[in-house]
Amino acid sequence: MIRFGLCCIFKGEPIRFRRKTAASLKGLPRSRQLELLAEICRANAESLLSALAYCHERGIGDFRINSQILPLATHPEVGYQLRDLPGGDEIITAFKSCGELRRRHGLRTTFHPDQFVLLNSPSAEVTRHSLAELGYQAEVAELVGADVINIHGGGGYGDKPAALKRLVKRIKRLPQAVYRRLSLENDDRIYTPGELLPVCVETGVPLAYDVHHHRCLPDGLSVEEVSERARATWLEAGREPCFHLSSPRQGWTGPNPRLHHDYIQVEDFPAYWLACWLACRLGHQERITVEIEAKHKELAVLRLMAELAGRE
DNA sequence: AGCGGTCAAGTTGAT
DNA sequence: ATCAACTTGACCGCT
Repeated sequence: MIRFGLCCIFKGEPIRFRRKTAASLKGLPRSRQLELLAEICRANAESLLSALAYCHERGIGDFRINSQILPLATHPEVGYQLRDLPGGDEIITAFKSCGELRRRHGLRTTFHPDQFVLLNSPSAEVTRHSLAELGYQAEVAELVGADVINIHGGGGYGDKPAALKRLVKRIKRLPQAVYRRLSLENDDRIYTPGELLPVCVETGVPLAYDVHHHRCLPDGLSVEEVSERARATWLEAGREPCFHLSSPRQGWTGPNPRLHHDYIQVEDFPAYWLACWLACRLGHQERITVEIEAKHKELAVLRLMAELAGRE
């Protein structure tokens, strides 16, 4: 069975996540900063509960949680811990309630730290920040029961083999709370599935296979082969596979196929995934998550689900 | 009240 | 040398 995933936000539904800018907090006394941040965290916990309830109602089995759910948590000047916020205990309880709803409905939740989180940077400073950010996301993941923290391979730094060695070394030293949730995703500019799979095998961290990125940055491996090898990395770790799908905004022959379309063109959905999972050829037990990266968000997920259901 | 420029962070490659 | 792209709007200071 395929579990479809919605990424971070909504297009049509009035469910919104709030944010805060560091600049707007800088001049304020610490206590006022914490008050404002607490209000946003509280509101975001509420929105997350609504998001999960919506997903459950509509048969969307997976929700990717925005990294900014606790805005500025690891910011060097205005950063904070949940328990330091006024009403912090209530906020923690609210996130735990999200976790209960998630578990009750069998939903999956994931995190995707953004581009600043780099485990292979030659800079100690960048690495330190990245580890702090991963630690923070693992804490929230713990509260809501999220089982994936997915990052890219990182930069190439002019020497990809050396960069991948650093990646392996740093992965092996990660705290358990991060490590057991981590996955690596092939990107559309630097690291292909073929380059990341050996890292995955060596570290036990699975490959979050993004087929759109693979089509933008091919490596000679077929979609079928990468799907199988990526699937194996997840099963080896005792985890449910998580793949990504999007369609190019202006088509595959347009000026920049990397840009995401509003919706998924159903022909971009790999036939192999359909054959294996939608048709349950591998058995009814096995599930795989396909997170849909499309600008129209839940509308795109629902449309794709309807179109694929019509094809069975 | 509404507008539009800006938002913590890194890296790359197109222009 | 600058800038958009990355998951993508939301926020905030100005009028």
